[in-house]
Amino acid sequence: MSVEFDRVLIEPAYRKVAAAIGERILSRALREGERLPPETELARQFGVNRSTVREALRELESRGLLRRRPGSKLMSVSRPQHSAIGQGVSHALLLHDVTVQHLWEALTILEPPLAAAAARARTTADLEALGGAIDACGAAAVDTAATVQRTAEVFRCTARAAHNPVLGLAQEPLLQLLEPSLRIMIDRVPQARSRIIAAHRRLLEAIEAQDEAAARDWMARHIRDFRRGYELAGIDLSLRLTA
Amino acid sequence: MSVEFDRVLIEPAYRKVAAAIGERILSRALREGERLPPETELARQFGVNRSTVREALRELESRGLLRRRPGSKLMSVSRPQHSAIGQGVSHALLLHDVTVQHLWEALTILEPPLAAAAARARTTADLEALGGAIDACGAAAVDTAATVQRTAEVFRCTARAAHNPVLGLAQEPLLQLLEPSLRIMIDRVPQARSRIIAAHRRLLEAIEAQDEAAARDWMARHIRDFRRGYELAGIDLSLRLTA
DNA sequence: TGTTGCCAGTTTGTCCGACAATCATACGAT
DNA sequence: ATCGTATGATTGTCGGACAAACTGGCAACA
Repeated sequence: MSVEFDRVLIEPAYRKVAAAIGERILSRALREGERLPPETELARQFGVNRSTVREALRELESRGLLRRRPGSKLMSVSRPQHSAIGQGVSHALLLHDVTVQHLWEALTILEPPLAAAAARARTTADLEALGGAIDACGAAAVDTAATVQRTAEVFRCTARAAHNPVLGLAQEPLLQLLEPSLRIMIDRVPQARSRIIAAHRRLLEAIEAQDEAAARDWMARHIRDFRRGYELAGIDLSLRLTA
Repeated sequence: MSVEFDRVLIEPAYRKVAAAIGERILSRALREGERLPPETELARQFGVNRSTVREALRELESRGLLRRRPGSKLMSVSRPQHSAIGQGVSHALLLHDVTVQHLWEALTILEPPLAAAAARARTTADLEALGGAIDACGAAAVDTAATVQRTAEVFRCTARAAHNPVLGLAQEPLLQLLEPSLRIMIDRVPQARSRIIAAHRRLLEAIEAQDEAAARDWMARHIRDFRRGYELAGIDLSLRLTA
């Protein structure tokens, strides 16, 4: 009866070029750090105009697959940085009407097991980095922006100690979303600062002792504390997050 | 002594244009679905060449902030689709040497609480969608690719039932990474298919009954089963994932 | 009435050619 | 050894061009 055809897909050349280069990077035929030929050469190889190549490069650049190393004109292959990926995801979440409640729930689920994994897998180098981050956070004193930044850094160090890039990358957008509201909270709730530092220290102790249960527990308390802070600060948890 | 200067940053025009439009979208000054002016008009407004505008558009397009609705030439504002974001993240993870073990660990952490949240927050509509996805998975019969696709869809429905976009988006890259290796596993381990279906049914029952503990538990078993399947299939868990 | 064909205007995809600014390199001067 | 300069390569940006695809309207036609 009803003869149905699929939409015939016409892919513009710039997307085909981007796909071709991207495929080479994903398959590791182009290795990290390797430099791409100049645009004119790429245009010659693909048989398209330089403008078309440039559009393709912009796409790969924004996916983090290519970047220009400082002080070099040629593009080089790179593995996407956590911060860039996290920014993409957090922007997406902002547009999907994420609330403080959503974010907090995700942190509650993700962070305690992540702390436990860190306690299990940490090396002494990880320990040192984490200790440094915690000290830096304490040293931020009254500078709220710095405190928040460095608290996020403590979480990042914890994830690094867990040696699981999946968890580390899953966490990144949460940290980026957390920052603005956390700044407000700390400004309004003076005691929050010291509670955060205290939680960090306990966490470090547990991770150092490779005590998974304790690490999980202190991280859980830490996250619960965030929620209490939000409530004390009078922040509506069902409010949409903003950039 | 050592006078240090920060690197002076020169931003090319195409990135400034992209940032300007992106900022408008993020701040919701441009609402979803709204159509962007034509490229020539944008070029006029920004005072740059159309080629420059196009490079900026490619960047926003690949971030999922803009897209062309089928059968329309003008770009329109869109919220990034989960699949697109997930693809970006999973590509990043592939380049960061993620192993099956890493992926499985992340699933172990994320999925059971997500199932519990679904049991708590599900509506009857969610239930219906989940039931449909599970039936579809069962109906895939011997078609491995379809089975895997539809298993992922069951997870997506579960996340949707949890009504937390953060969790849904965090899960997406994991599902995309899972597919290739899961296909291999199911092909090698015949009994895996029926175990998966059985787990789905138990999960649905628990979510329907709003039994959080049971939902968490069955999901945990489901994920554990994956691991057993990998071991039976002789897949080395410390092997790097590939596209 | 509803389909088809045609026309003009708009917009994108792609191309070409051009040029200033920046970077790498080598070479020569101090 | 440091500096200045010349040279060539490469990017960022520009202007203009044109075919293809889509839009909307209007006329022809069954």
